[in-house]
Amino acid sequence: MSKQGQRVLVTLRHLIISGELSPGQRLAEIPISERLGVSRTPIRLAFRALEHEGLLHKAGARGYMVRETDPSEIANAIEVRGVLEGLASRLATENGLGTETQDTLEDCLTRGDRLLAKGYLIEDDIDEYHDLNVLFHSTILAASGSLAVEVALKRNDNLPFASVASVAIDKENLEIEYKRLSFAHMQHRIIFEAILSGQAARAESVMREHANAAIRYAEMLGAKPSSA
Amino acid sequence: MSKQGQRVLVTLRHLIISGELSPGQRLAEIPISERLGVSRTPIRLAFRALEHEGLLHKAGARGYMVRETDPSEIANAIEVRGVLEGLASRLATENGLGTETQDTLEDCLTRGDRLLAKGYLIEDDIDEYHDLNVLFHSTILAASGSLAVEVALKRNDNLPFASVASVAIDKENLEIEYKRLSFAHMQHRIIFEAILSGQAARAESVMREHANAAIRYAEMLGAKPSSA
DNA sequence: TCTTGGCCGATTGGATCCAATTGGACTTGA
DNA sequence: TCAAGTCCAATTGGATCCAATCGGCCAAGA
Repeated sequence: MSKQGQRVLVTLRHLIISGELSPGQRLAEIPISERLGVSRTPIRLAFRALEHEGLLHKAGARGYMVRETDPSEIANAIEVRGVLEGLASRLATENGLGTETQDTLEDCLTRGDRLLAKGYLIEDDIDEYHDLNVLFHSTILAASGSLAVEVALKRNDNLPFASVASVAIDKENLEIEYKRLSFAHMQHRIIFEAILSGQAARAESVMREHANAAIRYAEMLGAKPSSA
Repeated sequence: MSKQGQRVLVTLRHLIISGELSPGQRLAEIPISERLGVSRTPIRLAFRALEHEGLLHKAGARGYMVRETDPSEIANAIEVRGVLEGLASRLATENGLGTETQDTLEDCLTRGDRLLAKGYLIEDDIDEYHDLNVLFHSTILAASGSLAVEVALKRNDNLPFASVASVAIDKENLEIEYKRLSFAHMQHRIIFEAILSGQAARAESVMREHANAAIRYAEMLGAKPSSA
């Protein structure tokens, strides 16, 4: 895809996720194209793409609406992510890890150890953890070698709390975040060990539970979730 | 989406799945638009959509390629179906069934009983079973109340393998089909009973295993799989 | 003969134009 | 005053036009 088309897509995605385009709001092609200073063509393509991502849906016969995220649907999406990533972990276990994959995962674990070793978190640590978290999960997905899992998971990537990218739950309360990430990191360790030692069922079930790391654990630990 | 755009998308999907456009083949917009008798615009949209569905992927900087499908992806797609429908069964159990849903499922079971009671199958029975099978599964999916599961399953169905449609594997050998459908039907019974009596884990695991009914059981029973 | 550079054709992305469809508003009649 | 039918404006889908870019081919020089 071209640079401009990519820019339009990224911008719209941001406008939706940030809430600047409010849920339920109807989007017409012409106003948006004027707002972004392009013609209708890249907007039409972006709307279709965002529909596939689940951020927009058709508003009757004419136009698109920004998806309103029902909290119960977020819970469902988290369940879906759990079973799919669990399956990916099992498949990865059955396939075995290549040495490169293994190195990448070990590196993620080491970086996590370093972050948590000091006994507390600073704000930058959240971003660092976010990066290694995304890398850890995408590496396992790749190791599963399953296009089917990948395609099924892709739709969750932009949903608040249901995507791997939803790490930061409550940046205000770094103490709670420390507890939560420590636990999530321990799950990463277990998953890695299970995959390495061929314990497919264990890898699957821990990864499935791990999908709750983002929001439920935060609530259990007393954080007040804010979606950004 | 419009009628024509829809037609183009369906046609291309069919051309890819049927293998008429061979895996690895590069697709340019102009030849395809001429072949289907439309302009480039709907083709461009369809290419993007098919990329999201996993049927096409970008061929370098220019154009798209038909995805080449590893046979192991069929097994993966079945696994994905298993975990997703299993999840749907668990959610349905947790939500409980409405009386109407319960009636529909019972009706499916009764129809299946009738088909199998005579101890053998005739060719029309296959279609009848196919219909009730689709109804049974879609009813449970609806009862799960999870849009996320529904969307993920729909994507799985569009992959070039393993949709529910491939239930009828070997119409030639009705004896093997009788065994296969008898077993699958028994699984339906168990799933229904588990959901009714609130045994969520049981419903989930039996449904997950049941995903193998389409292909593996047929192979185990000695049918020769026909790829259609 | 092999490599490198430039040119030309092919193909895609973006803009604009045209047609078709829909939704709403206005009018008219009961 | 309300309902129904018709007409108009707005918006979307499809086609075509233009520009930018990529790749391949050919020639020239080392």
